[in-house]
Amino acid sequence: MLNMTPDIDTRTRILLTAREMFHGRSYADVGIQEICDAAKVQKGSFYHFFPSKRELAMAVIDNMAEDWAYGFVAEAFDPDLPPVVRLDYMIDAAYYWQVAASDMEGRMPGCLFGNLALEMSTRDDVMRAKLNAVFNKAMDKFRVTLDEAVQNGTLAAMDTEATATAMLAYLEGIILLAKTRNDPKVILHLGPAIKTLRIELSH
Amino acid sequence: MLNMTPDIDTRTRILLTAREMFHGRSYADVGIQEICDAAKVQKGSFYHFFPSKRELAMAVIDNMAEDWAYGFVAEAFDPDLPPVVRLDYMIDAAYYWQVAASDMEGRMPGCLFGNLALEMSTRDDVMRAKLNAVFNKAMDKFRVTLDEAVQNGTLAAMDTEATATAMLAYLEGIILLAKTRNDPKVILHLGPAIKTLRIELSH
DNA sequence: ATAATACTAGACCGGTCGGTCAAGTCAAGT
DNA sequence: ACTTGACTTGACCGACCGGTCTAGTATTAT
Repeated sequence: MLNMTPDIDTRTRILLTAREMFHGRSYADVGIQEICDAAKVQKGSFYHFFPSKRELAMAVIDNMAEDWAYGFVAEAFDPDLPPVVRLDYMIDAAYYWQVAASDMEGRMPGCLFGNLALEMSTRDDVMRAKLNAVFNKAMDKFRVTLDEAVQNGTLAAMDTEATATAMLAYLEGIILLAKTRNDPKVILHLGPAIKTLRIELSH
Repeated sequence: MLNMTPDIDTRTRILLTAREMFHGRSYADVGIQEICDAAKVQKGSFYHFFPSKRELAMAVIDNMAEDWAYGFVAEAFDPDLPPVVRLDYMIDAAYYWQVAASDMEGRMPGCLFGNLALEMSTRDDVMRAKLNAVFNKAMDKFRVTLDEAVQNGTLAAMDTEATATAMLAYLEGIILLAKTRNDPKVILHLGPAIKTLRIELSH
């Protein structure tokens, strides 16, 4: 469906094609030739825009992180929504995203960041740090939400930073398990329990 | 340290070497030649014992699952311990395991099953199912523990199966995040919150 | 002693990997 | 008209991939 719109510029076409393929498979499993074929681009053009496969992956992470932050994450964490409702929205968004991706590829791709984090963390420290930064930004969305909930009395005081991190870990864990079962419904089933997570303030 | 003990039989040496390398890096990133070199074994010997790299990975999963079930998982889920204490033991065990592995390799390897699940699930359905079975066994340890805690009144009635699955997902999520931060302490920091997870019985 | 079997040795295979490069095409700037 | 520089083309590179194969060496059974 990407090569159906050849009017978008070459660099973007490479980027989005690679993103889709890295997401659906893995970094190591997808070759540059394969990306070029799918994006209807020649090898030389590829290396005109990206110095290496690694740099392409970095760009893919940035690109996806942006789409993520301004896409469904921004919607789920809508400041106009009551804080705890945002958590439910986040779970729902994750679910529908995976369902959509499953319908296209036939298999659950999981979370691109989680996938890459596990694949690359022990091999590339810079990429690991980059993925960690993405996670930290996501964690912050949770933290702000929790802070608000504590402020307005919906939730009792707690260590919001730690709890936010725990919630992110739980979300990633759910997606990991759902991918292993190849069943997005796991997200719907386990997701709501994210609200039960709590880490008290240490003193 | 494996090639220091060349008296163990060749097959086992290949298996354990591969396990260590798959765990510390990834399936795709580790080549057979590399495994043979590390295990001080020739290619021909390798293919005498294992028909393919894929079958080796399958054997590695079985081997690790066994060590896991009869190793620290069995200790953590000691039936003589009070149910909720077992959860704390499990977190501790995961932490110390990762610390030990980090000290050896310099980087957190994470959970072999989680790593492989994310890397292989979209590529090999049989391996995915195998990893899923390992997760299901682990989940069952949690479930039994929760059932006991409910039975003796320590915990209020709940959907123990769903909650057990949620706990496993949380554990995997924590390890994923810790690996991304390359900091095992994340496990200690977030781990105890596993006890706050709850999924009510639906009716 | 001999035959059969289990295992080891390592050269070799086609294919693919990430990456390079020389030779272009083409549109804009002067 | 001509130059410049962005972009494209596709052949090509050495390295390495998983896997095969033949020749050999131990070990064991007879």
